[in-house]
Amino acid sequence: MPVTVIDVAKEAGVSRTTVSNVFSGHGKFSEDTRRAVLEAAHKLGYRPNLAARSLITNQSRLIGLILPSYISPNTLAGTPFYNTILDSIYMVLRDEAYYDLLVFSLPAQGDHSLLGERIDARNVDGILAIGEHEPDLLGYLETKDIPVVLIDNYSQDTYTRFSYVNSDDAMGGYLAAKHLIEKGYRKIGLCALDLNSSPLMRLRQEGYQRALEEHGLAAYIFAHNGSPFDMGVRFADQIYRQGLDAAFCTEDMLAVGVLHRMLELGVPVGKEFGLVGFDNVQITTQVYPQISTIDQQIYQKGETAAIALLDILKKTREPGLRLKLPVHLVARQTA
Amino acid sequence: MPVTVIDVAKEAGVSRTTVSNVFSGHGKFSEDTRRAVLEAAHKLGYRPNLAARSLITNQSRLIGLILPSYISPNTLAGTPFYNTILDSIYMVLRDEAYYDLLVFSLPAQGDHSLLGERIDARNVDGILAIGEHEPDLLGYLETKDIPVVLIDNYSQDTYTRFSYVNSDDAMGGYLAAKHLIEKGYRKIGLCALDLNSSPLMRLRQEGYQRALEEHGLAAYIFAHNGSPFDMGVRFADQIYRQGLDAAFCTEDMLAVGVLHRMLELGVPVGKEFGLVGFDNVQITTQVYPQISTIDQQIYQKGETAAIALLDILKKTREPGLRLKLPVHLVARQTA
DNA sequence: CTGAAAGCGCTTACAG
DNA sequence: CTGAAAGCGCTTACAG
Repeated sequence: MPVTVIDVAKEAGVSRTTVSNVFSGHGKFSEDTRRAVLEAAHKLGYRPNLAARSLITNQSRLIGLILPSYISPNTLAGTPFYNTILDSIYMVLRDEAYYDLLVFSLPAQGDHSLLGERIDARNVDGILAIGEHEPDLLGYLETKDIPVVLIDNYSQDTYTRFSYVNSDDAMGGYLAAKHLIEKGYRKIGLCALDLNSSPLMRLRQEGYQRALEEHGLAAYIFAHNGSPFDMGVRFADQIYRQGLDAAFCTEDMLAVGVLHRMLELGVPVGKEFGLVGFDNVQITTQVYPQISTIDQQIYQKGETAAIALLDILKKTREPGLRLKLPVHLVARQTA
Repeated sequence: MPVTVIDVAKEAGVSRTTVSNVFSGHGKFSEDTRRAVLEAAHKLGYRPNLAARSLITNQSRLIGLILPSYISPNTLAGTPFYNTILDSIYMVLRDEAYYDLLVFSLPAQGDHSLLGERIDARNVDGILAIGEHEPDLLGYLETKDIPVVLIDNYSQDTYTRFSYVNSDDAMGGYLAAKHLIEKGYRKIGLCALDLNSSPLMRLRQEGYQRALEEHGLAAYIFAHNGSPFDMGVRFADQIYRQGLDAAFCTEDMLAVGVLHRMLELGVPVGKEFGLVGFDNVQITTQVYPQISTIDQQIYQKGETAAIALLDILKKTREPGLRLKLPVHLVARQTA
């Protein structure tokens, strides 16, 4: 039998209303009463039951996290981007110390109404989502009136009520290509994954193309789906065969793959061959030579999103935010 | 107003007991009744409220995840080990499709009774914990009667009721050092973090020392606390100055740091200098040259732990498991 | 199979 | 400030 408000009330010699008031901070009570209640609670080892509270307040103090719909084994581990985002969200929540993170576990290719069910069933107070998602799911989310904050999602023209945190992806692509051009490279390939399905990757590509056009240079597109590092290795082979002198990769792990293969082929990356990635994940400074890349401040991105959600929850900020974080080039050893 | 069992019962023309029975699978009811209930539920958009259910069944269908107590910004992102573990846990839960993962958000240096409070408050059905934890917390966990499965924790002699999933760390250290010796290296340094606070690291060290002793070689210990990659870089400088010809790093990110710095110093790693890591995280195959390491099958480890917890929850397996996963050497380019 | 009833632990008006 | 009462949405005996 767990200790309940009734037990605490009895022990402290007050009503259970008072106990409830002390714990929630509502209503009025004297300092003496407060102390007596807290003491009794401590003595008995009282722990408020959040499920019971949730039932009546209709709040769960839970933030639901939705990972990209195409998540599969190895997505988390294979793309350091997610780790950093998770890290930042965890830190913000930790300091807020009142919302726990709920990671929905949903069957692989299940229909997306399942997620909707779980969101309702768990009664989460807000949603944090990363990446692109099925229109079904987003449409459903729109009918609920909990705040939704999306990271790296480009549906902002469709859903006005959601909040969006994005980076200036087009600018990033532009800066990357421009940097390579300024370094003297002329045959600059683009390496990308999911170019058809990801608006974000498309924007990075557009930036690249704009820079090339400004300088009258031809574009070389290498696009395919697959795991980032492995595809980077494969793209490198193609780039090498075609005699290009530089590559812009729309995500860092692709660049790590390209670098790996180029070194294996004996190509002096950073001299004869220029390479720029995108994201600025930690590994870019850990490989040798260090990879030049577009810093999109991943940690701040997650932080910004989590703080935005918390603010909306606290009603200190209106929903429907459109936040676009700046990017900048970090020139290191590969270009 | 949410749709409740009462509404569904009315719509389906049955009692709410029957509705409840259909959803929980308990009790008896005809196929026709079942269909009628499900149809009514679907029509009204009924979603069972888990908080209400939890209140009465005393089950939450929530698995609590406890990260290492020393977690800080960058721990997740800085140590790819966690990503893979998380990935595997997520996958197991996803296929089970009924337990969600709860990540507690706890204030930085808060006293650990807080975690206990949250565990009670959320009423999690089971706990998955990674790494070492304060005796306070473990002692508290022992008083609860929910299953606890620990990964990479060496308190198995103190707590009989917990289940443990570990790797053969001592063997790993032994295999790593032995491999370097067989390759002809003689002055083999050990690079480690947290040697004082982590039994796991100590075991890896012991294995290393045993191998050296067997061959009458001297040990060189480099131990310090800090972020793995950065410390690897610093250790490399010391190793270089002292003229050692090989290093065994008790975790891969340390080896990545050593490799990075050695390449910078122009040392041909894999020839004049031998290097072996521990963990077999993905990055060891992504850097160039690829790092030889001890594979501890991280993914399987997380999977094993999650499955064990689920089995104990389902009562198909007794708690108090002691699982020790094998390790093996993966020889690549650095030794 | 069904229905009325009790109760999980909590909060919220409301009358004092 | 306090206490009695109602109720959140659900499940679980229990008598039919």
